[in-house]
Amino acid sequence: MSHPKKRSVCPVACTLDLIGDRWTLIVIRDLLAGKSHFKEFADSPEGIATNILAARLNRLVESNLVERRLDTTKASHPEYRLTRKGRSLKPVLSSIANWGMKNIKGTAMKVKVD
Amino acid sequence: MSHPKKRSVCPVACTLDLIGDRWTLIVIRDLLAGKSHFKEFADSPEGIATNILAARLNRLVESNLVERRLDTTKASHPEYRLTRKGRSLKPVLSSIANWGMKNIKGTAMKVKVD
DNA sequence: TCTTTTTACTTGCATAATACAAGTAAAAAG
DNA sequence: CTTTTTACTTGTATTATGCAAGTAAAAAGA
Repeated sequence: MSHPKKRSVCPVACTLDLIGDRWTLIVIRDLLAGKSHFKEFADSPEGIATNILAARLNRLVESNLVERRLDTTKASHPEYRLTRKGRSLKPVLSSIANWGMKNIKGTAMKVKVD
Repeated sequence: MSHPKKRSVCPVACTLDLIGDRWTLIVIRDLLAGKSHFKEFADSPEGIATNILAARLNRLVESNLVERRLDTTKASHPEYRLTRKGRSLKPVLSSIANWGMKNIKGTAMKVKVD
């Protein structure tokens, strides 16, 4: 089963059960920005711990928002890519980024997500 | 200081430092839906624990997304209301709700937020 | 070929966040 | 008065996160 614990039938609550934590949307932001390897995510300025990163990537793959590709020319360097479902989170990321830029001083976007 | 720990200057990360957890956006959803009292939030189907709810409301007031009104006719029954800044999170909630309705089966919206 | 570096993790442990149950104080209702 | 309701707080168990270190395999360099 993909989503074992559902707090309610509310779409907000259900979505937060998937992405409502401190790190998942940071990883998705990086994926939208074109990053695809473990180290790239780990090197982001927020400094996610590697055990947390591994756990988040596994969860994202399990929930079908991300696919892990092992069939690269370089073996053992899996590539992580957003699925179509994962890419459809772009409006969520955009609205969050826009809110942050307007409401939190000192914020700046380094990469254009769109 | 209102926001002590900032992981980076990224607007996504900074916004998640404020609202990126399991419960904050659920409370904001309820506020957008017109709820204003502690018990109303506690009675939502997700079943937030009362200590967590109290902590979230305090944080939201501290970060100026919500105001606590004690000057009601009924004393000791504070009313919680979104500030203008808090209401400006509506597009974030909408995009999350829309994503959930399209991508998670079994979800349903009970109240129209708009 | 052998050694070093890089990548992608895992493991162990301390700390922080959350969940659950219960209790409390003040106001309102009966 | 007594009971109920509301808005919390407190204590403790469980879970999540953070931090440092270690590991295995591949790639790069001497």
